[in-house]
Amino acid sequence: MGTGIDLPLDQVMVGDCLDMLRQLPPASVHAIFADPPYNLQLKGSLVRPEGGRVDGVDDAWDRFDSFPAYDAFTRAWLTECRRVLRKDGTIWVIGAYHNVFRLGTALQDLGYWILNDVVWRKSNPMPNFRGRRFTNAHETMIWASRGPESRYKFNYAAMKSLNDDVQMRSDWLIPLCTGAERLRDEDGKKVHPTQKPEALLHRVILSCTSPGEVVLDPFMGSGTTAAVAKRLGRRFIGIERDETYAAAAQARIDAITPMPESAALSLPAKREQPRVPFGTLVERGLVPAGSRLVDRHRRWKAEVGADGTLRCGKAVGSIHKVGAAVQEAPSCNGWLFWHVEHPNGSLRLLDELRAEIAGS
Amino acid sequence: MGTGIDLPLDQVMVGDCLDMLRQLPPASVHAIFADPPYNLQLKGSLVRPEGGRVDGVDDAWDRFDSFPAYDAFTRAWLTECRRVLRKDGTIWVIGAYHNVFRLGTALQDLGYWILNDVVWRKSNPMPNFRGRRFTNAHETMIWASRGPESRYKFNYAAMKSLNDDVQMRSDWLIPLCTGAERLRDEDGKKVHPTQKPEALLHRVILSCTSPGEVVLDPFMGSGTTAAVAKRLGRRFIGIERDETYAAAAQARIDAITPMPESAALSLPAKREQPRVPFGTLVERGLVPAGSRLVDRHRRWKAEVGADGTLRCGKAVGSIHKVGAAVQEAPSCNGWLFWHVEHPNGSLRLLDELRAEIAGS
DNA sequence: CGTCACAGTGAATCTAAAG
DNA sequence: GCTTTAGATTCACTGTGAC
Repeated sequence: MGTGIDLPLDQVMVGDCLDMLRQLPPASVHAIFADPPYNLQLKGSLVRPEGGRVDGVDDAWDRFDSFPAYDAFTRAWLTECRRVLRKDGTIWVIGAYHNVFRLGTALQDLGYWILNDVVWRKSNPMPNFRGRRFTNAHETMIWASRGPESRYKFNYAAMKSLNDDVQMRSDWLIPLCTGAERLRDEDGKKVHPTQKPEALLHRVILSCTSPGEVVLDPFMGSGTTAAVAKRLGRRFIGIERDETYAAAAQARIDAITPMPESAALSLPAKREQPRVPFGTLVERGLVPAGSRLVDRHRRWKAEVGADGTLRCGKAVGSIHKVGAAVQEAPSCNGWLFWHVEHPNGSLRLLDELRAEIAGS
Repeated sequence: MGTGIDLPLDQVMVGDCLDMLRQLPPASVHAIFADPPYNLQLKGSLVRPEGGRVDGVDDAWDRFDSFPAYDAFTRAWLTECRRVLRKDGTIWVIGAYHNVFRLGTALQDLGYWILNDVVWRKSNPMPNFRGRRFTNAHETMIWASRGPESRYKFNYAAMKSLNDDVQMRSDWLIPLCTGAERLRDEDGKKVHPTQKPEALLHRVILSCTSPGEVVLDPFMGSGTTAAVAKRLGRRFIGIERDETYAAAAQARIDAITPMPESAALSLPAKREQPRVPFGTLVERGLVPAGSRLVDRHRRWKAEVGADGTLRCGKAVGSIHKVGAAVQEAPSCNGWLFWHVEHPNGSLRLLDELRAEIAGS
């Protein structure tokens, strides 16, 4: 990694988010997950139909006097995060309708480039007791790169695998953090009011980091980000102001055993696999020089040159160039266009032949 | 109603949104649905894997010079809308991640009170062709009252009955506007690039208005809001700058017959089939990454990857692919082949685990 | 008339490595 | 930095035409 010299890796920094962020070197973390205070502005307490009181979020850290005050706070920590984020890093920010629009606006104004907004659909949300609104059944995460030209990382194949081999969508159905996963104190009271489910962080961290990379959480709370990062073989930096939360998180993290690296590595995408030039197939006699390639419908035939070029009428060049030329298309992936014709008449795609010799 | 004296009811006002809004009397409409330009900021063109080109939104009306320019425009029309909205009225605003955070921030800054953000989940979105992001499968609507103390209308019972007698949630699954509903010209070209589905407006209008009340759409486009309002026995006011759009909308509206009020409450609720990808079991810790699966006879063991892939010797891939590979069979249903082994030695079929979490 | 194969399409901020 | 080239990449649904 090369930049990790001064990084307090795999630690919880106890202190103010801004103070701690300022101690980190620039361009040093691969990903950030931030679950900032929600600015909920609840008035009075909410009472359930049967009389019980709803244990809502009314902690002091969650109250701001005004939108400008909240915006100033938001811009301050997002500015520091952008400094700390590597050029190719990405940030995730989660919020609900009370604050997420301020977060998104601030991200854009500070130069971040939004890649997706991702909806966490809660399978078991709290109902709306008064029947005055729709059940508030989701929260929104914003995924952004450092800027519009960033070459950010996205583990497309891993996300596709997670979703039964179809593209992962921007709406994720995941249950709330309940049961054994929810941290509770001796009295059975929940340690943190907004503990996020590990399944959510599993998908987030898997989507945009590789094993060994560094994930920063500037509002660590109960430590879900750090716990999942450790389990997935990533490094983490957690920042938490509240000492009770920090201690609970530390104990939780200590109990985690990382999974074997073979499990943490996701299936490499095709574009990350070693390349086999077409000329190699010619050299090895799989596609002999002088033989002919055809497209799927046998509309075009092309002759293979000893140097790995194709010829089809006037078109001469790589399998891609000639494929594009005969179709009069702007571009073409020759591997998926040209076929070898067997004497028995069956066709084999070049891409299949390539797969056979990859790794040999 | 009492305020309708000067209202141009059930008409399309052709002209600039701000000019037309200023002609309307204050506190005169019960609900507003606004689908403003998204400021998509598309650069070059996008080519599909098979070679086709995406017909993107490149209309002049969607181009703004900067975020401040877009914000100024947004604040101007939202200010006029607030003046025109009755005290007990509500507004819906729809957008995507490009603009919706600006919209929400402006709403809050102008004194509106957000009641819900509602996610329109598209059942058939366009995929992400380059595999560089999550499929952009939703848009966001913000529902807000005129201010924090508003006595707004919410037809809770109607929403509940629309949803099989459980509270309507904040995430709605509705298909894109395609097929016969999509307005097309003589050449078969779509009349408007972003026509909204009637099912979406059906739910919106039904949720917050009564028959006879007035719905305003300041960016009417192809007229979906007006068409649904008329069908549901509501009055409408449409504003549209583009004469072609306005004419198409007028023709569409003229062809509508209002439905009897009793019928307004029946909407085929699309049941969701609970499809659970194997990766979900991994994320949720039911089948931990790094653990092993075995077949019924314990002849093969496979390691579970964090991305939901299996590894068994050289075979890597989905539970189905690896199941087929080890058996040297053409195909295999991994759900019925692989088992989790308990510490006590008993086996549980994956399909049983899946059944447990289906729908949660 | 049914079935199947194939083409078309939808608010899209859509590449990465080598030279 | 730049330009050039290789080559990776799609889901759900609708409509049409062949058989």
